[in-house]
Formats: sequence, C-alpha cells, structure tokens
Amino acid sequence: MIAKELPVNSRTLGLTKERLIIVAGELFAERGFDAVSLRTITDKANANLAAVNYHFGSKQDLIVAVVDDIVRPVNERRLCLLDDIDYSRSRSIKEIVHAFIDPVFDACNSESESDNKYYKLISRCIASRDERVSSIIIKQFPEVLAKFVDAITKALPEISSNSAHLKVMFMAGALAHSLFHYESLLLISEGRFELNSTDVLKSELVSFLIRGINAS
Amino acid sequence: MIAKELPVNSRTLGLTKERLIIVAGELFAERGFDAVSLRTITDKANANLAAVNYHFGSKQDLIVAVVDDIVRPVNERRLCLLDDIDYSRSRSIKEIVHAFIDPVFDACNSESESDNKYYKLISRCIASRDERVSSIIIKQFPEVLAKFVDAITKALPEISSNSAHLKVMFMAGALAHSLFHYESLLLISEGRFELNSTDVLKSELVSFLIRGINAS
DNA sequence: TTGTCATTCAAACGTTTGTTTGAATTTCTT
DNA sequence: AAGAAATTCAAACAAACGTTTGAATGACAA
Repeated sequence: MIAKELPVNSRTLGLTKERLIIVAGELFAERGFDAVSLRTITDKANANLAAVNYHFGSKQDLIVAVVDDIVRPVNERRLCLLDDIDYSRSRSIKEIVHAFIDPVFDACNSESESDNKYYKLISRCIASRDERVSSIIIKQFPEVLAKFVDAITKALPEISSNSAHLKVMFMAGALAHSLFHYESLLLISEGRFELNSTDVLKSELVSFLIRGINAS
Repeated sequence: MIAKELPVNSRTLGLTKERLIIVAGELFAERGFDAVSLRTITDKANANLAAVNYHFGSKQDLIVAVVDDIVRPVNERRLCLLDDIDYSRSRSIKEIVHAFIDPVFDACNSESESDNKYYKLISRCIASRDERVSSIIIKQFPEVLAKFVDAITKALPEISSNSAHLKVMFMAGALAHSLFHYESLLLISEGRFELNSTDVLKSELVSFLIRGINAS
C-alpha cells in the first residue's frame, strides 16, 4: 500500500514516479500547492490517479518529495561555499552573499526546461507561507541560518547577533520575492521594465545585498 | 440575495459584517486564505454559515474586502509621504524607504489586538503567491510602483529604470519576508535570536534598505 | 397593528477533494 | 513457460468545501 523500495528494473525505474515529481513541480510552481489537485497532476503526467498514493503515500508526501529535492542540494551547496570563505579578506561579505544566492540561480539555470517555473517553485519554498511546506524547510534551515549568522558575525564583528539574524532574513526575502514576482514585474511596470536575462537580476540583487548587509 | 447597500439602522450597522471581516482577517493571517473555510470563520464569529454569502456574495469577495481594507490605506499613505519628499536633499533615499515602510508598521501598530497576526496578514498581501489575492493587489500596485521608481530615479539619476524597479521589489521582499517570518525566527534560531520590539526590526530593515538602494 | 424590508438560520445541494480498493496488467525472476 | 512481485487501472468512498434555498426572525415605517 505504502510505496515500497526502489523498483527492480532499472529500465523502468521510477518512470512514472519521476514524471509525477517533474509535473507536480511545474504545477506547484505556477499555481501553488493547494490549488493543484492530484487529478490535474496525474492527467498531465499521463498517470493514473492512484499513482500518487502508490508511489508517495499521500499528496503531502509528494509535496515533501518535490520540495526536498529542490531545497536540499541548494542548502548543501550553500554550506559548501561558505566553508571556503577566507574572513581575513575584505570581500568576505560579497562571498557570503554569493554563497547564499548562487546555488539558487545555478539550480534554476541547470533546469533547461520550464524556464521561470523553477524560479517560482524555489521561491515558494524559500518564502513559503504554508505550514505544510515550511515544516519541511524548517528542518534544514536552522543549520543554514546559524552558519550564515556566524559568517556575517565573523565578517562584521561589530554587529549584534540579532542584527545578523535579521540580515539573513532580509536577504532571503529579497531573493524569494524577486524570483517569484520577477515575471509579473514585466506586466506591472507596463513596459517601463524590461529584463532579458536573470543575470541582470542576480547582479543587481547581489550588489543590493552586499551594501545592505554592510549597513551598520 | 446579493448584499445591498448599507444597512438602515446605524445601531446594528454591519455588526455581523464587521465581525466577519475581523475574524476572517485573523484566520487568513495565521493559516492562509485557502486553508480557512467559511465554517471556521462563521463559527469563530458567532455567525451563520450563510452570512458570508449574504453579506459579501462569495468567499472570494470576502477575501477582496479583507485585503482591500488593509492594502488601500497603506498605499495611500505611501503616496502621501512620497509627495512630501524634497529631492534636493541628500537624505531623500532615507525618506523614500520610510515612505514605503512606515505605513505598514504604523498600520500594524494601530491594531492593538491580535499582535503579530496583523503583520502576517499584511505580509501575505504584499508578497502573495496566490493569484486570487495578487489580482487585488495588482490593481493598486502599478501606480505605487511607478511612483517609487520615479522617486528613486530622482534621488539617483545615474541608475537605470530597470535597476530602480528591482530595488523596489527587493525592498518589498525584505519587508514582507521579515514581517511574516519574524515570529518563527525566534524558534529557528534556537534561542540565539531575541527581539522584544518590532522597532528594532524596523530600524534594522530601514538601514539595510537605505544602503541597498544606494548601491550603484 | 400591519406590512415591508433586512437579517438570520437550519438544512440541503452539487462539486471537488484525497484516499482506498480489488482486479487487471505488466515486469521480472526462476 | 510459470509464478511472484510490482505497477497500473477504473471505480468507488467518505469528507470537506462553497453555495443556495426557503422559512423564521428581527427591525422599522406607515
């Protein structure tokens, strides 16, 4: 009843399961976790309705699988980049910001398909206002938060722990918000805003955050 | 069938209607617009289930009423503060940031009751990832966005329109994110973060944004 | 008081939701 | 080829949802 171990044959290994994760990710990104029904997912994935419960156990477990697959490698890469920082240099704040930002953009760009879909999905994860999603994030985030707070404190010994905590939160908010509403900004600005590449967004964001974090 | 004009008697004017808006606001803030059912709202408001459809027409119209009542005065106050800025002074960026931030904190503090509930609700509005909500916001936001972009451009003539647009978005993201996750930061940080007053949050946020926007 | 309107109420409606079931089918092992 | 395991499938389930209905209740004017 509950999903067993991995399938036996590698040729058909998780074909349906993988399709479900991909399609669910796209739909969750565009409409949100609540607004997408299992029937919508399974229809688009050419799978049977019961496939979700067979492979994942429940819709909640599908959400966990989708979110975890996205957030975990990003956070691991963040901590990896953070370890390489030399705090004796004056550019350490810049490196801290990049350690936080780069893995997200890299993950998005590595997904050739579905373009901005992935940006929206990952931003839904970062800034989720949904208990069922943030409960997944919250398991990984304490370590990430603590290490970035430590990093900022090392780079800026004069600021308080509270201030460092808040700076990380401001950084996460600016990142998630711009990733998610980046597309609609094109519409809202009524033609006065144009952006052909996320590289511009990223560089603007990085310089914004570097200066912001350096604020006393 | 659909709600008519204002009730006749001022003594009973909108009593149930007002209770519904207040209770709905609290519940929407805490759990989100989707996760709260009409039955939950009407139960807590000591009203009949049909009261929502009678007074507002539909759940969507209730959401519109709740969101609009919160966002409209904030945006009006923002534009008002923006008009008073003298761009010949060097502190104009600081005033722009305050024009964007202050109305939100003022609105939250004016609500004596339900404390951080109001912060979460308004942050759900600012950074809503729900089409049905953002469609309400999007009606007011183009004007607000355009005027803040103009203000930033006046204060920093050397930056591009794209850059100004992005700075507004970064500002909104940092604001919304910190307002919403401010409470959970106390838990995530595992005791290493303490904040007894939102004044500290606000001042840290303001200085963060001022420096960030001044980034070239 | 009578009549009219606004409001409340209990009950039911039709839909959609996630989930479960048991048989059919496919896949792989022996 | 035969049997076992994994997977797919159509169908149904129970629960929750927003909405509607029509009668009951209240308030107020004539």
